[in-house]
Amino acid sequence: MGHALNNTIQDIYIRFKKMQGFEALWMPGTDHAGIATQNVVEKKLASEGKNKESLGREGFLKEVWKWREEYGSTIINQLKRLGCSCDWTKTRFTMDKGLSDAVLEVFIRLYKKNLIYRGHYIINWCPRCKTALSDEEAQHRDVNGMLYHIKYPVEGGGHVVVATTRPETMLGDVAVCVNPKDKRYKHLKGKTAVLPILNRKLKIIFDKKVDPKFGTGILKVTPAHDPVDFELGNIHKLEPINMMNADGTINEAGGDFKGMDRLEAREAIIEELKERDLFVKSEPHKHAVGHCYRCHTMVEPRLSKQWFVKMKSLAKPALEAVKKGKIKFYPKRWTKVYINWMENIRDWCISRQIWWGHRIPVYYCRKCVQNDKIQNEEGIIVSRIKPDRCPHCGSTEIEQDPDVLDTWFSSWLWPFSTFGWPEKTEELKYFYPTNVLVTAQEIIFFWVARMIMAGMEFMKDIPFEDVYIHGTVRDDTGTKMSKSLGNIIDPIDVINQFGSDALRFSIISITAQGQDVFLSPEKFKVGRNFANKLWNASRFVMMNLKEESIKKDLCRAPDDPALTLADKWILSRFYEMLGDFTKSLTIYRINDAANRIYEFVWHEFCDWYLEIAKSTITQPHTQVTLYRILEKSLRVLHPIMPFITEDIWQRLPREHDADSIMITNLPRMQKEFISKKVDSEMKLLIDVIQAIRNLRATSHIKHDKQVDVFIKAKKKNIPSILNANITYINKLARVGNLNASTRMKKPPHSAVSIIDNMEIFI
RNA sequence: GGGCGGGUAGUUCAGUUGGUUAGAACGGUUGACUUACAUUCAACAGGUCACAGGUUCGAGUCCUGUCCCGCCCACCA
Repeated sequence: MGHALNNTIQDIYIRFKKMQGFEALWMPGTDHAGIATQNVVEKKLASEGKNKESLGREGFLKEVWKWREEYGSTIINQLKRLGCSCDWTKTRFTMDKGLSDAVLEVFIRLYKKNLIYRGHYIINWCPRCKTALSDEEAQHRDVNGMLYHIKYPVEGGGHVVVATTRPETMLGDVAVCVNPKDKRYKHLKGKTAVLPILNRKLKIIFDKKVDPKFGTGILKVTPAHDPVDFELGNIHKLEPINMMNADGTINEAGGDFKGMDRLEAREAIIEELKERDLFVKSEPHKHAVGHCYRCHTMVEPRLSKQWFVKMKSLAKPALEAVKKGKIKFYPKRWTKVYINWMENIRDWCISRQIWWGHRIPVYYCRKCVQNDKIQNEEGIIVSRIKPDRCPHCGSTEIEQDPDVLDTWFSSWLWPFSTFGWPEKTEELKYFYPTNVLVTAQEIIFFWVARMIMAGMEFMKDIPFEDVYIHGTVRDDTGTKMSKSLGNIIDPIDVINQFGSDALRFSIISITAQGQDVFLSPEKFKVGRNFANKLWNASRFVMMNLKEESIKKDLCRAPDDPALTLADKWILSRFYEMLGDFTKSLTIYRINDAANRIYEFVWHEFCDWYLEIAKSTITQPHTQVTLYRILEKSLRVLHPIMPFITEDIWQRLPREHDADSIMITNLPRMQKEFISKKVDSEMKLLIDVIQAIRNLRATSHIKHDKQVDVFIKAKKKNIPSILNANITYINKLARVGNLNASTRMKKPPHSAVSIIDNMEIFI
């Protein structure tokens, strides 16, 4: 449903801009969603009793492509069902040849600029997906964990107590650390602690990174499984010990715990510590733990050799572009979020240990790479194609890096790679930079920020001017909709039940700018009922329309003596609405635009004008006005409800050359129709009619009984306005005789209602 | 720890730069098959705008503080 909201917004703008005469291009496309897709295909294989290892890399990729052909069109089909007016001939996919070439080009350029490097660092590791993740892909959630206090014996007698949330990582401990200023532990200087169970000797080191106030003030140091510990390890020259396999099980470093899952090992270790009387206590401790954004498994910080992009220099121009206002966020508040992130940006881990994606264009010479330790870049060959020989030693034993790139490493090039970059194509010249990016807040870091960086780096220009951030779609309890939680509302189901237009209108009308959307199936009735109303109103107009009587030109209409007050009023209201509608869309207040035309069509056109029109339906002025207002309203509404407006429009008498409402223009603004005087006179009538209806209802007068009404007005012009339009009052309020004047006594046995400037008696 | 969003009718929310009587939808009550529409029409009831101060002729709106709810970011193990 998030996609439905997103795509509806995009389609509204594309249609709106097209109808304003612009050449608006909506290029549809999809990314290859590396980890997610690989997971799905692996699951599918598992259900067939196969696995990717037995198929081999090539065989597996064949399966993924097959899957993609079968199911990959789902998103595109949804777009079509929604009515999205994309240019389908330009559909792109991140694994297309052209886009893949762009990825290679970018990798090589950044590598040559020293902005891509390979390094041994603590990264976020998903034990289920068995791959590294970027910082953004590890989503932190508060977890009610435990802080465990454990005794570590000290050689020569005594012990220290360390505090940890992940006791299982003790299997990788290489030291114990205290703050040098902590007086409690001065005596530990020069001593050695002993790791329980494994009996590994642990150096006791001193570093001010340790907060004496936290826990016991003693930190166990696990350089291979914690970022701070890793730094400590570097500073104090400690050799890290990796105690975990790729799947999160304990490896041979863990002695008897080998083979256990990390969480299983945690329990087992605590048990063992208890038996040895080394367990002090555990206390509840709330802390944020990273979770894989694809499978929600708890990620493990893990020392690993990965490829990174240096971000600082890329971020600089991208930051400037936003600070200088070249790119604007709507709502504005996201600007700060963006700036804050960009100013604190960290290097981007781009290698993934999966098979589905763009394979890293790096080759290693086996001879130069000894013992898996690469010295001084020798043995690393970055190349578009596999080189025959190593340029250093001439060896032919060359193999490609097995990893693929982060999916976002292709997505961030989208605004220009889709137009054929690095070729200087006509399309690229014509359409870049683009105007607007519509997306959700969770995508700002993943995609928006990176697209801006890539645009500035490779195109030397912004990729888009406006970034519209819409809210998150939640269910009616406020929980984010997601497949894994099973609380999604499938847009296709809604379309089948209520129709595309109903879906589009409903979701737009309840989405205030940038606010989250709380959805329940009930809410789609708004749009359905509106479509129904519009349909019936149109049916009524068409039933009564005589084609020859609508040919009249309305251009000189503001002064046309044939037009009645009601005619002038609905025209005035229409153009006022048109102005508001256009303005709201321009400033990305889409729900205002939707609700404005809803209000106009339902409560002004249908409730009042149509009712009034019934009594003069055959007269030319009514015929023309009915037709014009309906036809123009359809065009205004078309960007939001393309299907029903097209259908009705096709049935109406034609006055345009266009074969479809899609290629007509929005009604031209004609301010001369907007009249305060007309509006206020009509409002007077409406107020009177409502007051009379109110009196009738509260006096329990049968609805079909005619009543006589007396009105005492405080202003001289009121009686004449009322008398001039007495037929409206007679019909809409079921009034027999109406007597209005500035002087009047309260008639006997009457009920009274007092409104602005008059008293009404019946 | 830092930041952001929100607290307005029974419910879900609008309320743009301060300006008459704070709006809508849904729900509720009452009445109506009024010749486009019961997926409808008419009418009614419902609010100390979280709380406390302040600025102002005037505050739902601006300022300060407090209390709740939600979200994001962050290497206190």
